[in-house]
Amino acid sequence: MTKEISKTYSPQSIEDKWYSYWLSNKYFHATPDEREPYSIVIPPPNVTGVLHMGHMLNNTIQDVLTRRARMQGKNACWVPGTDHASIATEAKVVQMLRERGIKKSDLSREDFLKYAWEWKEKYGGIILEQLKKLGASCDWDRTRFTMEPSLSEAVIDVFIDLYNKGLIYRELRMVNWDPIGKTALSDEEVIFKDVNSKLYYIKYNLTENSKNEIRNSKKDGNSNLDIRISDFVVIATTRPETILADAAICVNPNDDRFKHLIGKKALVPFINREIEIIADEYVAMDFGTGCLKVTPAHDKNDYDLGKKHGLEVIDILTEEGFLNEKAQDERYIGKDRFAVRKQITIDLEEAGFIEKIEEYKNQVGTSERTGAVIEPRLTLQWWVDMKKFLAKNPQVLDAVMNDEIKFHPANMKNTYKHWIDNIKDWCISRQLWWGQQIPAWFVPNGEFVVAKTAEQAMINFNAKYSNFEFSISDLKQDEDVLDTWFSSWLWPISVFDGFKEEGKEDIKYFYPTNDLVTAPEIMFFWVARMIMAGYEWMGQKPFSNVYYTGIVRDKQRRKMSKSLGNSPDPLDLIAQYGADGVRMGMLICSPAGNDILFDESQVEQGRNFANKIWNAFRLVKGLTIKPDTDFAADLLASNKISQQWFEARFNIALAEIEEKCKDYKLSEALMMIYKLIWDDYCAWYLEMIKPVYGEALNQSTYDQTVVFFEKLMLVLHPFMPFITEEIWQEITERKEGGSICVAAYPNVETYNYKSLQNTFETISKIRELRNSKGISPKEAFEIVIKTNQTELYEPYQFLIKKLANVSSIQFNKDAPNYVSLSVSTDQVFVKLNIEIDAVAEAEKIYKEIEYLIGFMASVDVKLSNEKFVANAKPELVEKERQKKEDALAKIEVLKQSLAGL
RNA sequence: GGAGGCAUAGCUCAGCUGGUUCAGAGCAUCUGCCUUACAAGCAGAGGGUCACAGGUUCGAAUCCUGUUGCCUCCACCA
Repeated sequence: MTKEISKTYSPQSIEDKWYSYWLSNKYFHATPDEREPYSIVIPPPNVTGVLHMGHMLNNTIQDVLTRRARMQGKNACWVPGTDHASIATEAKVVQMLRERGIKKSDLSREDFLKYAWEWKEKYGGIILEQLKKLGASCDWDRTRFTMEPSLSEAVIDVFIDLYNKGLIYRELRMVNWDPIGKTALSDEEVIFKDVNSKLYYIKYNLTENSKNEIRNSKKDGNSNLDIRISDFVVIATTRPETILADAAICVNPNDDRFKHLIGKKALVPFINREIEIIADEYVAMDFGTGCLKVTPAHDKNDYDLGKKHGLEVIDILTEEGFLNEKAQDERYIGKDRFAVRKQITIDLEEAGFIEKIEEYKNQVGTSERTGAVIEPRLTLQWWVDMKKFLAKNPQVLDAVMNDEIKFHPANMKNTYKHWIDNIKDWCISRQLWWGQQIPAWFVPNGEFVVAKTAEQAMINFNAKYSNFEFSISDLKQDEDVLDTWFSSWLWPISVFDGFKEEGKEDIKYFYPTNDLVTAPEIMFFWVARMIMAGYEWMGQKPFSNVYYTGIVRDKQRRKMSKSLGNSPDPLDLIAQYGADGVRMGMLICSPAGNDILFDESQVEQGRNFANKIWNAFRLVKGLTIKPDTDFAADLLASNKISQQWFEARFNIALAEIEEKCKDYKLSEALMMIYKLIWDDYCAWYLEMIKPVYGEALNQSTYDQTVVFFEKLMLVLHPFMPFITEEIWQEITERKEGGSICVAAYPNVETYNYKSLQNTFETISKIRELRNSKGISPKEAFEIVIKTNQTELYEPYQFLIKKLANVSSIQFNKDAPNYVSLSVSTDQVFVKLNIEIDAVAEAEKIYKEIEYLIGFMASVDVKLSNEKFVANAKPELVEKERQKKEDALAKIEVLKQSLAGL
């Protein structure tokens, strides 16, 4: 009867088999029906991306949630897909072309896009294929792509809609410019990094006129302070190359040191442009020299200052961050800004313009995607008016604050609120080609309309201008594309075709989705904006729960990244430990919102767990079964007791597991399942019912054991889908097909719990004794139990005998020369065949009595404290009294055994 | 500069509205075992002034205040 089953679990052979089985049976495919819907939309990974550990964590969590919902009878739908990731993908395509010797600038838009699509077709599916390896139960028939025609159409429609509602405008403003990507970025796409830089103190000579004026006023006694007359002013800057774009110098009007300079003129070094010294309270008197150089073209604050004071904007940089001819100085024109910074420093120093250079720590904005240092740049861009948008949709904030949309962990609400309260307009245009082209149409005189097609644009133009003179061939569509997030924010709607006129069944049924699992760093990019889009176009929230995962870090708390080389390849891990092992390794220590410190030993633990389950399966499968009628009544009764115990344990644990899952505490739930299977089922239950070697097990116990096993597999399945499917199929001997992934999840049932606490403790204590005395497990003991609660032991004697190798148990008898063990409030005496040291035994008992006396004293302190008795809950006081009684009883038993020695 | 969070065993974390399921779990460590399911295992053991200092209370890991250290987000004075 014993089947040949491999001694260790080998996931490799099993995982592919079951995954294709699931797919071919369409278990993950969902269409609307009468069941309660459950839906998740995947945070679409970049189309050219490769699976990393962050994805693993994220998608494992989504899969657990989805599989649980599916088993709980809901119509579960997890929609997968990818994001066109305009800047990231375009950068990769440009890079690929460069390697092939092709420059983007040599290509037409059409040709470039052809290459980009080719690239997408080639690499676009990789990450989704990798997710399958992980076991992700996505509805692959619903796979979407943010740039597929229908989703792009939705994006364009939404743009037009917003424009018509007056929520989108076009304006010349200072934006974050990425000189590598050669595009504008939104504020969210800029990452500030600490850098060690330098603060350069540069002298600007005053003009001769100004010098004279100052001298004269000094002579006339008009100067109100005794200041040294200098022929120059000193400014402090971290960017000396931008002096060539200076439009003014600014001081604080309250700064007595510089009052005499206001209105005077200084000369920009080298190019000798005359700039005025102006006054504004914006300037901090205690920073640098108190004199600020104003460069409106290359600094946001300077731009605002320049606007206020009517200063000229002198843009000396190209879109790639090179100096242009406006820089005037031949030495620097055509060179990179950083190269110029170095060179001009040397030149200034040589020419005597540098007063000093200090080490300085500051933060520099970089592009999230290309890593380029951001350049503030004045350009014409498209914007979404966020203040107006939010005024129209107050639920965007309210729904989160009143938990209609629940954040896990909840403290993320604060961050969300702060961002919403301080929201700035969203720059949505990008100077890229890969993406949805902005549906604005221009005519040669610069006028434009927003329209879906050129034909529609003509109609709009004619409506707008009575004497519109251009023809359709004169129209030129805006060159720019939209920010990727301008399509992602529609994701929960667009994947269900919510913007289409036809086919509303899906969106009606699956929207709003239930859970969103994502990283906290894209709360603003994505989560917040999806909420906005949800209310604007669906009039409803997009999801009910947002689970923020942590960042996956290594043991040294460093973020896992390719560049650091500290991130294992997820697929290698899966190949080595199995997908189930990796999933467990990821989840076992990843509380919501906290970073997870990933270590391969956790994956090893996962693999070991799978192996443990596998071997429990081998045991159960290998049992010889005989009908109940072949067994003695007392053995059947004993097995019944074991079953009852486990049944109770299972239901208690299941209730707790469900509690944890409800709170999204998945790692805690998994830990409970782990202990339930390993400790309760394997270490205790299976040992309890396991027949002695060579004997058979009775049928009814076997059946129940299989039922338990099946239930355990059901509960574990969302976490470890592959091994549970394999075992479920085998153990339940399913011949007709079916799958655990659509099997019904167990409910908590009523149970009859009888505590085996004392029995288990007795067993452990005897084992410990054996261990400490170095006695073989094969040597059986005779024991005597002294207790006034024999009912706690008597029915379970068979367990003590079996699991602690005890040959006989007697109650409340004299036990001379036995070793005494303390079990709860009772004493267990064990007869050893070796000489026992009576003195040492007595000492042990003395110590125990001593401890109990001390313990009682502490209880007495409480009980004699009037305030305690008066204020504490009555049951608590009762508990304390009970403690005292127990201790007293125990002391009595100990005294007796002392006398017996 | 603003906001939030964290500090409990060697490591990672549980400990809800203050009171024996209050000092816990898993891993790691140590000891003894290849005991016919499993050495990817079995049976045990050790290990913590609950960051520090005050306060509230009959009673504090838990509540309050302060200190120190760390993390995250936001803002960005050149």
